[in-house]
Amino acid sequence: MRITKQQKQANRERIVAAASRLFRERGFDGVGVADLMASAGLTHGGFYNHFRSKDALIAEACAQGFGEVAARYAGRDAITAIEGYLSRAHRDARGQGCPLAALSGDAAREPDGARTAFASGIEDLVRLLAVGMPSAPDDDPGDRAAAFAVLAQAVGAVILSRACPDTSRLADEILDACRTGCRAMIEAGAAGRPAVKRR
Amino acid sequence: MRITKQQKQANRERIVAAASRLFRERGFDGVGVADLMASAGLTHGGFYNHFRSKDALIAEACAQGFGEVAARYAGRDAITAIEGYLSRAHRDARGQGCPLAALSGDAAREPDGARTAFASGIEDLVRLLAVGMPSAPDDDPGDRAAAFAVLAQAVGAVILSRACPDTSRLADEILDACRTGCRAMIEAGAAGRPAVKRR
DNA sequence: ATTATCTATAGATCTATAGATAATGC
DNA sequence: ATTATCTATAGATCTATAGATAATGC
Repeated sequence: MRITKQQKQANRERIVAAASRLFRERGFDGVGVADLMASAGLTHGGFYNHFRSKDALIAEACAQGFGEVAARYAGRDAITAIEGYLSRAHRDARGQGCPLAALSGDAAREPDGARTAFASGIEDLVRLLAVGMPSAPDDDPGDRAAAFAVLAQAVGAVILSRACPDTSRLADEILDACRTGCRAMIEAGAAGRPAVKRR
Repeated sequence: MRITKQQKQANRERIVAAASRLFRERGFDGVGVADLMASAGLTHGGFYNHFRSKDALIAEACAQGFGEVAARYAGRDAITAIEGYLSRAHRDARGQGCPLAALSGDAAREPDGARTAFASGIEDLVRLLAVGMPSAPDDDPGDRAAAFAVLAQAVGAVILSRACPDTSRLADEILDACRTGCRAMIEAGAAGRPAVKRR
């Protein structure tokens, strides 16, 4: 039952999309090749016509997840971006959320393919965040360092909030405290430089 | 080959100690019951004389890991604590390091036993950090919120740094930027309150 | 007699491959 | 003829349990 080249390409994309979501929801080890293929409407044997191995798909699914998230936050100023990132909605939608918050812990135990994708994702998001920072007129080079600090706090907050029991007060308290903390850092700059409005 | 009660207790402790280290190194799914028992010098069938299930051990091993780490940081002021937390040594010693950085991502997918242990661990560490903050003389209630912000940034920084390829420049850059960022937050307070020396 | 350990195994997974099938693309 | 899919399966896992063994604790 051979299909058209177009159909094959569409199948491949469905596999990556399913992987991107399921990995974020259940972790790399929590989803089998058979699960993925079933979720894409295929049987598991066909997987290896599209990918050399599960590891190869992992790298690709991560890259795609970072692309989605970068597109979502592109053009937002840092305050607005952080508002969304530290929302309960983001915390509770693992499958659509940032791969940094959903999979960084897993990625640390993966081979280099996935970790290279993560390094690119971190670079992309930190650049977006730095661009959205309220700099002094002559683009502050400290913005990149400040962006790392804000990104780490935001990622850490979502991860810690998700690690708490589902309805716990603590889970929300973490998000709220870090929303305030990130906002203060964005306004003041990580180095304690006084807040200056952009442009 | 029955053994003394003392010996049984010692065996149980060796299992928890092995689990606490191996889980942090490889994740909950990356270590089998047989691995754990072999690492404690026992055969895997004996496991169920000590624990009702692997999940029960997971909760106990996490609690023990948090105990270790809390003991390590107890009494340090916030700046010194963060200095150690964001060191390359901590990043590169997953098995002995903070469970929040090593296992929070995994914990989010575990049943409530593990997540309750994580909530307690977060509470303990945030309290330690708040006590170590340079408050105004009449203990600032904002310290708890600031401590969440600092903890989230520190945890996020170690997690992101570990997700990068092993020798990457980016991995070190994240630690360095967040060391500066955390220091600034500790000195200024998360709400932007001016720095005041303790006592 | 009780019980902590061991050996052995049941019953589910899991990744990856082999061979058959059938429609596209030459 | 090529190739994307399917079915089936090999070979490793994995958690948990059953039954045998042997030393403690009564």
